[in-house]
Amino acid sequence: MVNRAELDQILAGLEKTEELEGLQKAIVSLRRVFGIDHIVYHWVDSAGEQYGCGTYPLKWIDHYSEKNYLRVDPVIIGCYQRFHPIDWKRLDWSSKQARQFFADAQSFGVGNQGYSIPVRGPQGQFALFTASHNCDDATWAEFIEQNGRDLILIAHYFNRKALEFEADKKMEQSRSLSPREIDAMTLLAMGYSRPQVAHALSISEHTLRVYIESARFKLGAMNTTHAVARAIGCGLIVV
Amino acid sequence: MVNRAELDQILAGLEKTEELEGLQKAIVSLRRVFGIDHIVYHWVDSAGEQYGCGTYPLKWIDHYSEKNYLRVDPVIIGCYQRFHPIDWKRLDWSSKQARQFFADAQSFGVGNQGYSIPVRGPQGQFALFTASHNCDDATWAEFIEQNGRDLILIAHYFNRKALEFEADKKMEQSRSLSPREIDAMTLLAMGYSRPQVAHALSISEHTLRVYIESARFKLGAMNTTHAVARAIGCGLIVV
DNA sequence: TTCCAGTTCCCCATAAATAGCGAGGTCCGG
DNA sequence: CCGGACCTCGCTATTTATGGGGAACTGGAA
Repeated sequence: MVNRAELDQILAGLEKTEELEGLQKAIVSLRRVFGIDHIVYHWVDSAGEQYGCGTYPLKWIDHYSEKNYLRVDPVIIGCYQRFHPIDWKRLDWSSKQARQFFADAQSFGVGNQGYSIPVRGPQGQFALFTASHNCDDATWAEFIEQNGRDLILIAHYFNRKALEFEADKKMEQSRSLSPREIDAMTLLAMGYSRPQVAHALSISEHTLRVYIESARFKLGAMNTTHAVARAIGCGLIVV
Repeated sequence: MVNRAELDQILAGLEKTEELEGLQKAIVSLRRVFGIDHIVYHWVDSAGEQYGCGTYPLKWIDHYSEKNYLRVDPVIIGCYQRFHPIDWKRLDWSSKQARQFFADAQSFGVGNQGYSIPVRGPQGQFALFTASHNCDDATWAEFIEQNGRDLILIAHYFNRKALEFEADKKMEQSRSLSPREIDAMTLLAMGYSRPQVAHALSISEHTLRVYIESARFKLGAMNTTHAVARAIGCGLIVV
């Protein structure tokens, strides 16, 4: 059974920390409190940069990136399209690559059981909070039943902190577009051509061009496609 | 003080429900358990469709959409760029439009205090879970201090259920792109022109064109911009 | 009141993307 | 072993987007 007071204390400490190392420390403490083999938090930001902390063996992490397992790992693939936390057993391990990957992971000491919680940030950041352990199915099911809710909350707190650190790095973003520029970008993202967009907005094609160029300039984009991609990435328009 | 047993029972009921009405019922119960004026859950999916349930007066909801307040509401604007839950007091109410909006909301019986939790789905869905009440700052601060964590968890459960219903409606999506197609889309989203992408991938411009057209076809897109927008929206590429 | 950001309009030239045709290779699973 | 999905290359013509100039009206902020 988990010591709730200690858990609260760890979360409080996590909330107060000012450095990235605080995440790693919290993970080590959490592993002890929950009494499991591994806890990992890993995220990818809108620029494709990655950050991870956790208790997986360094050799496994190196091996993982070396083999480019990011494209094979059913945990990543499965969670990327999903919202709810998921037990590893419910993922798709049918392909040969996936089974080989799992066997490889086992040999590096990753648990045979796992529970991964996807978390998403406002700019398309994607993070995964994973608890992993070596035990039988029944024991693991009971562990998740007992602690699933806490793990969701912890994943949320981790992500909040990680995004806080990221925000420090890039504040220059988030310049907004004018209403007309948003209209234009939105319609372009919906697949309309310039003449169609101009007609839809009841303005001349030239005026539309001014908006597109203005938006491109504001977003620091090279062309329309880039501008739309950035607008979506920044949450300025809804796809 | 909140009755935890009752809260757990409501969440369990929410998890089991098979209909959208289950969300509305849960909200009514939650409002009673927490003893506050309003609870609202509102989401927008990747196609721009909206769904909402909650306890705001219908007249306010009509008034809101009639006045097109979605573009003015500081709660929406603020939460869309944020990850962590936020107290309405900490939002930006400096503009005249915002203050006018707030006054208007008050006149319709919306609470003067509020706490909104943004939640995001895998395909760019954005939801907001809001608790609102009429009381002084200190009382509200204590309420949030007491129940903030539970509210986060509840928001998570609501979103999980809402996405479940949405998934039923559109399973046809999520066809994947080939590795080369992903490379091409990714570089295009990064602002490279076709010649640049072709050079970066060390392939001929023609071959690149085949990928782009293939991706466009798979995504049902009208042009490159549309395809990139969809690829991002579907989480097939990372911006 | 002045000034700036936003909205709106026009022409012309060039660069880029799209559309049409076809063709040969690998690699995987039924 | 064969079909299908994937990767690779070529040609030409048309449509579309982008860039370079300039100009006027609006409304809210300093």
